[in-house]
Amino acid sequence: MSETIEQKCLSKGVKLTDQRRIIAKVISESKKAYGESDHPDVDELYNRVSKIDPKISIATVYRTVKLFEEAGILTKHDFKSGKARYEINDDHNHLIDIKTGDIIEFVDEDIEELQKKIASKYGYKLVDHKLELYGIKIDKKNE
Amino acid sequence: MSETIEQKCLSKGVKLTDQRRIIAKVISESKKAYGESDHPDVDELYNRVSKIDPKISIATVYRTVKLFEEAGILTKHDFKSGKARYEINDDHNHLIDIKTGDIIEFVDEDIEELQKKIASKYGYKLVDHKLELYGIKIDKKNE
DNA sequence: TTATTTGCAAACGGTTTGCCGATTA
DNA sequence: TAATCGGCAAACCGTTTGCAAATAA
Repeated sequence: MSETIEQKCLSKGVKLTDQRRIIAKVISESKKAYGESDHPDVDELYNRVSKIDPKISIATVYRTVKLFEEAGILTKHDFKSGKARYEINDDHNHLIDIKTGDIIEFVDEDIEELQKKIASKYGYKLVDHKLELYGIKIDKKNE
Repeated sequence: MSETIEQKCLSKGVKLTDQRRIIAKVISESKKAYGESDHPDVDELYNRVSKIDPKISIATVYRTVKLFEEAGILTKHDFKSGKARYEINDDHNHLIDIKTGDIIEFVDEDIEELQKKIASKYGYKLVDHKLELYGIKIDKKNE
């Protein structure tokens, strides 16, 4: 994560406001502060933002994440929950524990390669992809 | 597609009604009648069902596809449209044309293998997976 | 100053549900 | 017959939007 969200906004011409800075900060810190697999949905984002500035409305949070997504700064995920989750644009995939909801991030070069190959086989240039694995923990002794 | 949806209902103890039979029929035929890449959303399903029996309500369509999904007969997809699509449970992936919305189905053994390997690498047994590729057609001469 | 953004509350759209009469096994 | 289902309309819930006041550049 070389560049902050704020820096990306500047370079992409996205105007910064106090609200947007706070939302950007919360998203950036959601990894460090809550661990690797923290994927807050919009509502949870709003809760965290509210603790910093309770006057920010949820409409602003929605507008901001959408804006950041359109600017290519964030990526939207849906998983199997009905609620949207946003995270910093970074090419990784997700392994989701169907029992606990835990989310593990992973990258795999071989899969990336295969995906490109498949797309081109059908005459397409790959521009985006989504890979979600759902699994249950293999128990070692107890669980 | 060896077994019909009706047969699957019987073997899974799902009670059959006229409405469910019609909905099952429409889903089964959505491939043959409309071509390989026909993935009707619930609303479109309802439209087609209505032509056979206009008295069937959309609530019944929703209840039925959900029931079939829970019985493991259908699989739900969301793609990037906000509307749910259901299709017969069959392990394939999707390549979506981001310009036209065309959907191409594909299966790839190598990818399946890799996915299992990755899951087990993290201590998980793979129980489900979702792979969506989004691409644009490579133009050959014109388009 | 001028365009853009925000907060509020109302609207939206896909999906679910409570009620009760109708239908299935 | 006993249990389940289906139709209707209202509720639900995540998300979007119109408006007027506030703010960024």
